[in-house]
Amino acid sequence: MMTSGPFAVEARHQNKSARTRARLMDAAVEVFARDGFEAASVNEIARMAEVANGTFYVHFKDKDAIAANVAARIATDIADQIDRAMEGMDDALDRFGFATRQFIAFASSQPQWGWVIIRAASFLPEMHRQMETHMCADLEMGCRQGQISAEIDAFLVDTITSMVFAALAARLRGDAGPEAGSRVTELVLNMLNIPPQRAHEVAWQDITLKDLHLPTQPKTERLAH
Amino acid sequence: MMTSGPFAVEARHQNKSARTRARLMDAAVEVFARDGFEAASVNEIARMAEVANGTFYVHFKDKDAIAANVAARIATDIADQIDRAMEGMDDALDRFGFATRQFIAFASSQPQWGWVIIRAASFLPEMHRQMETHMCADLEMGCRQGQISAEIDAFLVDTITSMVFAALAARLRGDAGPEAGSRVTELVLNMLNIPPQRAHEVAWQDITLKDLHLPTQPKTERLAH
DNA sequence: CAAAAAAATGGGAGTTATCTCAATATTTGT
DNA sequence: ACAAATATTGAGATAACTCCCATTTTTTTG
Repeated sequence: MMTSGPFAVEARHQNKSARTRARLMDAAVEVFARDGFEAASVNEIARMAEVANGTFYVHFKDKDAIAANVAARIATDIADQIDRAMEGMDDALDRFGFATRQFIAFASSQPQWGWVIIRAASFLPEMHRQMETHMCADLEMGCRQGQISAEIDAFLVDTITSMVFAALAARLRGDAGPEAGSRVTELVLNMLNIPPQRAHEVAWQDITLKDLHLPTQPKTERLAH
Repeated sequence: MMTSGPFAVEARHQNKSARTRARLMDAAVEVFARDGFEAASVNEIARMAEVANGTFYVHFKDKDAIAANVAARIATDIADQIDRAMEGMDDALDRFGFATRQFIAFASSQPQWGWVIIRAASFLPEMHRQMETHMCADLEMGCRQGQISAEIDAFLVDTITSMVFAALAARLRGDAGPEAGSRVTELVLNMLNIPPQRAHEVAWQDITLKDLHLPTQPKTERLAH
């Protein structure tokens, strides 16, 4: 008996090549989350995916290739879904608060994805930057709307990102409860000199966190060899 | 010709064992800073220290042992010196601002130490925690002095630490200039709802950054073999 | 200065990794 | 059902690493 990860479930009805590739990606998530990118080995990923080690190289050039692939998939998956969930929202601060809270809620409900995101921060700076750019949009909208007086530059965006990531890490370690998203949102808004009352309202208002799509299916039987 | 690191210079007049140990620690700093803790190998450290690989094991049990040693030395060295430099200061916010700015200035003037600190954040959480505890003292003093109204808890301290570390990382990468310390200080104080005017004053006031003691001496001749 | 103590050496056994490739198994198209 | 196309396999060449330890070199001491 073995569990199928999200990628494998998604590829269920594609051809064998795609299915094996997906198994490898799920295994990679598991290993990266557990051991970190540097400590992870191709051998271990193949073992976890229950394929021969040579099979790995049919699908990916090396560890970096699969890491980049996995990280990109996770990042765009989450970003797209958050974007879609916010489609109606106009207020920049509401958007920022929603995105932050939804991001932390989702990444901590899928701890393996969450850990990959945290670990990717140092190993795959591109992913980090992608999330920054994404967040930038709402903050700059806040400037145009006159709600944010601070100037949004790279340093500020970097600081905010590191706060959000720190909150996610605390949540994943178990050091913070489900309120982590709201707390960090309020702190960021305070930092930007939003009136405390408004910051508190944005950060703690009831929102319906969407159940982000993650096509996990329970189990799949499989005979050993 | 080879350069002697800070530890080697400090151990200059001790016995051979201590000197070799110090060489290994300097080499370890160099390798950890360049490659990260996980990617670093005992072989590479020994090679960098110009000693046989077996010599390493005379002085340290394994890579983790030297890493813990180096990190502890760096952390206490910096913390002690900042403490000493602040001996006269009474105002909690001034103390916080000074410590933060001095920390970033020093760690970025010694980039190898700076990188070790950054990388140690994930590999040696103890070091991270040590710095948090240290900072806590000033923040709680700020509460008692009535300057900080927010409640200081683990989540808040963790957030502040991650902001300071992010600023240091940006400085080390070259993405931020010498103003990084002041900027992050002001952001933290804003986050704590200190009146913006006061926050700005604390963060940007002229201070004489002490030249923290780092007994680096330029070079030492040495014949090959 | 010679003997004893301390430190350093480097070869080697054992482990784990990466990546390739000829052989084998599976899937697909007709 | 059969051949061609695709995909998987696992042994093996190569390399790097960890840690040990018998030997050699250096330092200390009487």
